[in-house]
Amino acid sequence: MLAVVLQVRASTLQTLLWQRAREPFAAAWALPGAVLAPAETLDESIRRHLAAKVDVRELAHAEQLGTWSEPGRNPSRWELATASLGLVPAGVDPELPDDTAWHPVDRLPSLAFDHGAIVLAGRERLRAKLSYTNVGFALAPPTFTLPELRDLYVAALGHEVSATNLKRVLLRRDVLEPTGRHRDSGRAGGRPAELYRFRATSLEVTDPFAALRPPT
Amino acid sequence: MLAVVLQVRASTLQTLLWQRAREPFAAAWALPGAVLAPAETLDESIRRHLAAKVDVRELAHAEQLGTWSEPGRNPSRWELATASLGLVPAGVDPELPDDTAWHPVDRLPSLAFDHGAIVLAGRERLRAKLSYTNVGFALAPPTFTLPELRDLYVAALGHEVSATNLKRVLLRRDVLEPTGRHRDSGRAGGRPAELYRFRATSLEVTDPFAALRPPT
DNA sequence: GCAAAAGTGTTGTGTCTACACCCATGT
DNA sequence: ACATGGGTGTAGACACAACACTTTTGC
Repeated sequence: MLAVVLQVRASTLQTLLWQRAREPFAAAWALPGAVLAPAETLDESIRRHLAAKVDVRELAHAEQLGTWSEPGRNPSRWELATASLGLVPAGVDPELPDDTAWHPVDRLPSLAFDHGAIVLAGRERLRAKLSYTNVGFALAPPTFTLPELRDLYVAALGHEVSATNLKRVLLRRDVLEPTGRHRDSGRAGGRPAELYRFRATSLEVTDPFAALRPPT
Repeated sequence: MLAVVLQVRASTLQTLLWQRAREPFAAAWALPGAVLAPAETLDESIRRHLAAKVDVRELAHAEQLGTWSEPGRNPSRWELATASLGLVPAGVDPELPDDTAWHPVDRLPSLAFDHGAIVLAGRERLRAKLSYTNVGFALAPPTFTLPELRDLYVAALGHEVSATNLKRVLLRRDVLEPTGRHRDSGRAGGRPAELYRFRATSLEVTDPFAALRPPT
């Protein structure tokens, strides 16, 4: 049981890593993980483990990522790992134990085991779902302006996103709704931005695949 | 380790099931499965198991489906199962042991454990991938006419598909290529159909998600 | 007034569906 | 000839991206 926990921090997509104390891979960074307790669901396990040891209670969304089974993945013994992807909204800053820290996903150190590949799989899953679901809710704070949301998408997707078009896509799909309130403009002036929120706080597919859909 | 093996047979999407001899769920139908051998990959395991016991050597595609971890899924003892999805091209008709048979996915008997839900997850995965990848290659024989391919898509997707539009979608994406040969028209006459084949025989994403893509 | 920041209007392009029409064969 | 099955042409509906333009604020 491994957890890829992602959050946008300082305009960068980061993941939670833990520095190993023992061999194999002593002192290397690794994903947080646990052995599954008896009679426990994978989803329960990730939430229990993260809440207890890492004090991240704020997982806005979690889903299963996959199971890694390469025989050589652990040099000590044959071991499978099922990884979950967890998302923490921007702005939350949980207190972490000394051996645990956030690391930018696009400048990872060399990780223990096959954890590097697992983190990248998590990022790819997030990127794909940003474009056809409402997962954005799990990266964003409760309310936000469109430029703020745009910055979160830029950090997660790794390329420019136009606030204009992002707004239109998410409104057309009924993913966002305006709160009616505004954020005051800063020292530099500028028009006050409207505040939005996500309509739903659980995963919904908002853009079912376009091709070969059932006839009307 | 469980395997959801799907094939279009008699214009119907069917899955391979095995009738249990022992408790729990004696005499109930269940997915073929095996305990993972040491130092074995999940993908190797499904292929080894199916080749040895069920004589299905013709898996054109296999991928991981997910891991089921509900504590109550097996009444006897706590047990996880990782399921794979395997696809067999139409036309292949492997010889099966007496306790094994194909069953239409939309008229399944009541299955052992949570296997019913797992089969449906496999079907959903197939349906989704038919619309944005070239997975069709794993359902179709080496060459085929467009009406034949259309019938395979209809069976897998569960709704009408127009051969006209199917052709255009798959040609635009460079998934199909004409062989230059034709199939003779039947007794009833009619224009001879062109024979096509898939360009690739491994999974490719041919229609990356349309929204929020990187600027040119 | 002017710069800065946010938001709107408009146009163009690509992809898909629907449907009318045309083509090649057997009887 | 004509029924039958297969293939093509064309037009409409959307969704998205790009970019020019307008609005609202601070100084």
